[in-house]
Amino acid sequence: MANYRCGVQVRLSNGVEWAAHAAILMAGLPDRHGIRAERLAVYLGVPPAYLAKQLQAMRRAGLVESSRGAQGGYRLSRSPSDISLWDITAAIEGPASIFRCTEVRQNGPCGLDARDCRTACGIAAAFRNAENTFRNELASVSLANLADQMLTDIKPDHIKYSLEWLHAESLPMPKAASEKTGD
Amino acid sequence: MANYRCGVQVRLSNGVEWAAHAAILMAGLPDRHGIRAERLAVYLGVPPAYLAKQLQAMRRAGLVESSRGAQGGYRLSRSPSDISLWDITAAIEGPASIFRCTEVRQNGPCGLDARDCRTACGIAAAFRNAENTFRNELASVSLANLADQMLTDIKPDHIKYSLEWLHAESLPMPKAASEKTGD
DNA sequence: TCAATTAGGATATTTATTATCCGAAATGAG
DNA sequence: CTCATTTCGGATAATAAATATCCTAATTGA
Repeated sequence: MANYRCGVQVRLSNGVEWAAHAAILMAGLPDRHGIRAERLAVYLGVPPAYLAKQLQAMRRAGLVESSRGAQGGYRLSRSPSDISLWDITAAIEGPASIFRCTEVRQNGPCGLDARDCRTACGIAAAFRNAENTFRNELASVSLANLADQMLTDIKPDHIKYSLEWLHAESLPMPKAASEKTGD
Repeated sequence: MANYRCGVQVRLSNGVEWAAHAAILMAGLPDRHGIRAERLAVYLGVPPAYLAKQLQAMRRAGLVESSRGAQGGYRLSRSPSDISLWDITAAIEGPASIFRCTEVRQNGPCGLDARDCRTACGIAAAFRNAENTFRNELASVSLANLADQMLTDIKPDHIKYSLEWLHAESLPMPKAASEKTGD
């Protein structure tokens, strides 16, 4: 009892996890092949309409390319070794930082004048620092790294089964809508 | 136009910022002196009832001591150099990690068996890693560091004014309720 | 021309955060 | 002892954000 929780939770949205898994799957497709959004959702067991949101966010960030219409689908727009976990996170979560300084030091009877608050207060600076290390750590992990690790972690026959499923769903994508510039 | 935002925001609650500011203020009180919660809220210009929540969370985490009743109040329970920004963050936000793995790899037609998921998947491991660096960075900043920096950043006459305000509000706290063990 | 598929937004639902309030317990002072 | 004061702990309301679904339009290959 007394299981009170005044403490607040801070989490990333699941969208980041889903987007990362989807990106790793696309890294496993044959060269220049894509896959339908709905098929990715089935493979991952997540709501199709919501995964589509994450795919659109990744497309706006330039991580994936899409083709509409029959035979349309998604594929990575860069090599898996050129896409980091930070790229995915930033695409889904946006550029906002974890800590938001509300300039408390300007409040109250002893509040500072805004002119004296050009430089960040120590608290904000420390959090900015910590966030940079967080970001750099994620930036050092690529989709290629993650795919490699997955191949060593999972049993060979399961890998074979999964790749067969994926490749059977893959679609040739000679050109992508996001790539075309009116030529 | 087209200022859509499908991207999601991730932030810490303001409680962390307020708690940190409150803790720095308490570090500026005379030795063995405390201050009423309501006075802290006035100084910081934040809602008293909500700051009280953060103070209670810090008390449960052992960072501050409180005394009830007339002449009651809060004071730090350790030296400012022994309390880190991570201590504050953990006290307010709780132990939950930023990234939450929902074991997507166990979903769908090619889902792994739970028995094969003893070790964390690469994505979860990478986030755990990044969070560790984030935490360590915050752990390296103490209240004493922050207070020192504040003293160098702020103009001397403003420091004087603020300390006078604080010291006028300070209360002697020979013993703290959280400290007493029934002796 | 038609069927299939993504794009973009509207919108509902659920969850988390922010904020306030009140009774109970504790304490120092008179 | 009694009383005014103040924190404690929880209940609960209000606001904001994340999660999820659906629909119409645009695009494309067959």
